[in-house]
Formats: sequence, C-alpha cells, structure tokens
Amino acid sequence: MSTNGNPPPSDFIRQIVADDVAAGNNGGRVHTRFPPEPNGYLHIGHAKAICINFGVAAEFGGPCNLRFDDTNPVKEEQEYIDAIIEDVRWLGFDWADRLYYASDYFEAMYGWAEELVQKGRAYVDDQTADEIRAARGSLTEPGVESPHRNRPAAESLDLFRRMRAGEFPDGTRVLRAKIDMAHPNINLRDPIMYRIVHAAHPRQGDAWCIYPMYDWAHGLEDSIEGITHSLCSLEFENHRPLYDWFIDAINDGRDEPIHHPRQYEFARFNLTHTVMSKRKFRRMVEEGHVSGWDDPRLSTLRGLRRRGFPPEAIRNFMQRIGVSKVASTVDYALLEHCVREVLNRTSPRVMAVLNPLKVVVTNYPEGQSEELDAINNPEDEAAGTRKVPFGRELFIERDDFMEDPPRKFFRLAPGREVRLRYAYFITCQEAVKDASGQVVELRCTYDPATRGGDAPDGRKVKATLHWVSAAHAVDAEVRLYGQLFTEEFPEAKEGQDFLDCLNPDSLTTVSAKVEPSLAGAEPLKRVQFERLGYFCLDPDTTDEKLIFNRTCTLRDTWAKIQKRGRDA
RNA sequence: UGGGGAAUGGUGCAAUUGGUAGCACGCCUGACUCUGGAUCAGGAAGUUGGGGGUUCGAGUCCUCCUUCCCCAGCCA
Repeated sequence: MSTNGNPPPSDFIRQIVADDVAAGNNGGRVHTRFPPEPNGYLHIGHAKAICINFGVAAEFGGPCNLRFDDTNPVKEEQEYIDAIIEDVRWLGFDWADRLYYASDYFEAMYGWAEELVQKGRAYVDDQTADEIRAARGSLTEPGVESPHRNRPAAESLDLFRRMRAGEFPDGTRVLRAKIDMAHPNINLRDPIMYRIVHAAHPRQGDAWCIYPMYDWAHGLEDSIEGITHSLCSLEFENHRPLYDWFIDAINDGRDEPIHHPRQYEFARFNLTHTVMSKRKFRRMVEEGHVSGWDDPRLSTLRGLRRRGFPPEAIRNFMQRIGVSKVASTVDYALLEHCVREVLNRTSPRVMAVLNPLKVVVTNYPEGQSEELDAINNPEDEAAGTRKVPFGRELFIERDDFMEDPPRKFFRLAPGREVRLRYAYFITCQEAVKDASGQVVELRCTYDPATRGGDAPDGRKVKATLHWVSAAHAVDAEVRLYGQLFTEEFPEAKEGQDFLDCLNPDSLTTVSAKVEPSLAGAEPLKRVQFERLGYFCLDPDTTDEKLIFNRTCTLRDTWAKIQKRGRDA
C-alpha cells in the first residue's frame, strides 16, 4: 500500500520475499500475520510491525492475518482485544475474515505436545521454578539436567494428562522439551512448553488449566495458518532455532509434515522525546502523569489518533524509516514532517485566535457586519470556499502586535498597515493600555477599497494576519501540546528514571476565539488554524464547549528567528 | 569470558551485488507568496567503526580488532 507515490519500499525482508516468490517457494505464496498479545494498547512501535506485515503481504498479493497471541490469561483481557482491532483498522489495514486466536489452536498444540512426549522429545519436570532457574546455568556455564529428564515417556505422558485434567496446583509441574542443557543458546536448554495456570481465559474460560508458552505456541500458530514469512522484531532472533526445532520434532517420523514457516527479524525503532514500551506507558497512566491511554501526548495509536495524526501519515512515516537490523532512534521531526505533509494537503483552513487582542476598526460603521469569501484549502481547489463574518470589533493574535517592533518583525505595529486575511488592510492608529501598561485594545482604521484583501492601487503589505469577528466568534478551549519529555532520550543518564525527564509544560490550555463555521464540527475533525498549526476536535467537546487539540504547529520561520535571537 | 545480531553525513535509509558514495528529514541561503505555511532553486555536512590484506579498482571479498544491541520469565 503505497500511499504517497513513493517508490515501493525495498529492504532486506522484501528482497527475501521476492526471491522466495521468484524461486517458487511455498508455491509462490506469501502469507503474513500481525500477532499482538492482548495485554495492553498498541503504540507507534507496533505500527512498524503492522505496516511491515500487512504491507509486505499486500505488495506480493498475499493475505495478512490478525492473530491474537492469547496464551497467558493472567495478563490478557477482552478490552485489549477490542482496542487492538480498532487501532489496526484505524491504521488502515484489513484482514477480511482472517481474525484468529492462538487459543483456538490449544487442542492441536496439546496433541502435538503429547506426540513429543511419546517420542521422548519432551518430559514433565517436577522441579520448582527456582530449581529450574538455578539449573539453567548462566551465559557462560552450562545448565544441569533435571532429575526427571529421563523418566519414562509413559510416566511423563500420564503426568502431562493429569496436568491438563487439573490434578496439580499452579507451579508444581511443567512440560519441557528435551533438547540440550549445555546448549550455548540458552533458549534451547530444555525450554518450558506448558505451565499450570488455574486462571480463566478471556475466550476459553475454564476449559484449560495448562497454557502453552510463547516459544512452543508461536511457531505452531504460524504453521497452522500457513504463514510463509513470520516477520517479527530482532529480540526473537535467538528463538528462531527453537521454533525450527519444534516443527522438526513434530515432523520427525510424520507422514504428512506440518507447514514450516520461516521467521525473519527486523529491528524495532526508538523515537526521540518519547518512550516505547507498554510498561512505561502503563506507569504514566497509572501514576496519573497523563490522562489515560489515549492522552494526546502519548505515542499510543489511540493517543496519536486523538492528537489528530492521520493514519496515512503514520504509514508514510513507517515507509520513510525503512526496515533494517540496526538499532535506530528516529528524529521526532521526521514524524512531524509526515504529519504536516498529509495535513497540508487535506486540512480545511479556518481562522482561530489563541491569544486574543481586541481590535476596534474605528472607521467601520457601528452595528454593521458583512461576510467575506475565504478559501477552504489552497492545496485543494475542490474544497471550495466559505463565508467569514467581519465587523467593527475583531480579535487578532496578541503576538501579531508589537508596540516597539524589532527589525525583522513584519506584523502590526503603531502606524503600520497589514492585511487581515480575506478581509481588508488595516492600519494601527493607537494602542490602548490599562493601568499596568499592558496593551488591551488596538484602535485601527481600515481601507474600504481593499475589500477581499487586495489594494486597487497595488500597494503591498508585509504581513497577513488571521482574525475573528468579536461579535461572531465562538469560544473554544485549545490544548497545546509540547514534547512529553524534555530529553531526546528519556532515561539516557545513569540512574535516572524516565519520569524525571517529564516535561512539566507538555500541556498548556488556552481560551481561544474561533470562527463560527467550527460550531457543530464532529469529534476528531482535523483543521488547520491559519498560521498556527493543525488542530483536531477533541472528543471531550460538548454542546457548550468546543475543545481542540493541537496536532502540531506549522513550520514557523519567525519562531526560528526569535529563538536564534534568544540563543545569541 | 558463552551464543546470536549490527556498524555508511547530525538522524533514518540507498548504493544495479567489486566500478569510484546517493535519497529523505533536519540545518543554512535565496526566490515566490493574501498563511513568516506551502512551493521552488541552491548550499554546508561522509577518511563508509579501526588496522591489515586480495584486486587495475573495495562501502561491498578475506582477516584481525573495537564498539553497540539481544539472550539466563512457569512473559510475549
């Protein structure tokens, strides 16, 4: 799914897949899957795996399944299943009727496990968790074989069946693969295949009290679904030999071998100014540092959605960061670039004043108003035009006026003429101040001949300001977001907790005045506030109060000039 | 100290598989502009982690070294 006319991605995984197709492997078939565990909400890190799996399949004309890896009932919940489905769909992917659950394969897995026991390739171990851990050895020392390792297959089979039947309490026995306790790859030191857990499963209820471990289950799930290319992240590279061992062990002596998927691993990525783990998100939510899993500052998919990120932008971003095996940290600016790229093309423009300063147009008749034509989106002619009301009293942005402007400030100042977008040229005659010296009102004159925004005599102005008519403006709450973390790499320093880097100013709320066309907008509606940025109507919006989230600012040259001045 | 991976401008990726390093983001100029937006034009920035070797020629091949990531859950 190329969404932006970029050349189709080419990376080491796609090359492998292309080679397989060319060689006729798997009958030329390509079938992938995205296999989340329903134990939390998806974040932008998952979006990479989603885009790769669904993307590769689509590019090669094959299907991609959505499969829940629900093998651990103590951590998984239906709520997460529903949320993940919603998020993957929002990201723009479709799995037709191929929504699967690992738990639906429990019976088949169990059958294969019994076969391995009968073949002497797996055994029931009575050791405690501590004993097993102690006997596993270390990175440099081999492990020690369990005293139960060589008990008769019939005895293990009996015990395994009784494990399933619920005769034993949690933690008393496990089923282990009989591989090699001295293997240099620790994953192959007689890994556990089943543990006893008397817990209700979100989908299986109390049908089971033994549950398969990920390593045993995952390859089998892929096998059952006929997955050709199991694409996952790098930390599972060490596990691949085990998946291969399991499939080979099942197929050993079998007339009709089960399908043997091949796994390929790619690197996850980090994003500057954020964290990327369910554990950390959970902590921020539970400790109240953010409002919830969908807080617009969070890079959960729900957070990004509420923030106003278009799914297309996230997909483009994933395409831009590519696929490799290198640990990477992507600049947040690239994500913002992708967001602006699609929002610039698609967002209706609208005028809103975030920090209102009152302007009285002294030569405009009192009580009069008129409607002016405004272009909805200069990047999209089909978006048409709308009417914007104008009157004697207006609001402009406080930042757009300076009583004593520096050289490069082009906007309004005493005696200076600027354009009000789509309206008139106005000239500032006087700045009215309160007792404290704060400017509270501007008294300006307008040139009736410049209606619509152009001067018949051809004279130019240096600046165009956005504005709203005071009589027609609608009040709105606008939530301005900054980086959640002050550091590019939260927690990068020794002994520092990532929460130490929380930005205390990541959320600022202002009372704004917006043009009346915004009244009644539907939640999640994305717009551009001219000259300010992209905004999205928050679902907290009520009939009484509009609430907007700032998705991101526009690129702002003036802000850059100011910043340079400050730094200098 | 065991095993598995990885090193290319600041960042993320390319390099027709041995032919003389390119793209994007970011940054800096300038043009244009009824958004200081967008757009357009240009620029700075790489001894391809390091040493040795093979070759007419190495980011690509060999070799030694360095650094970084992952693995010792009855988590996934």
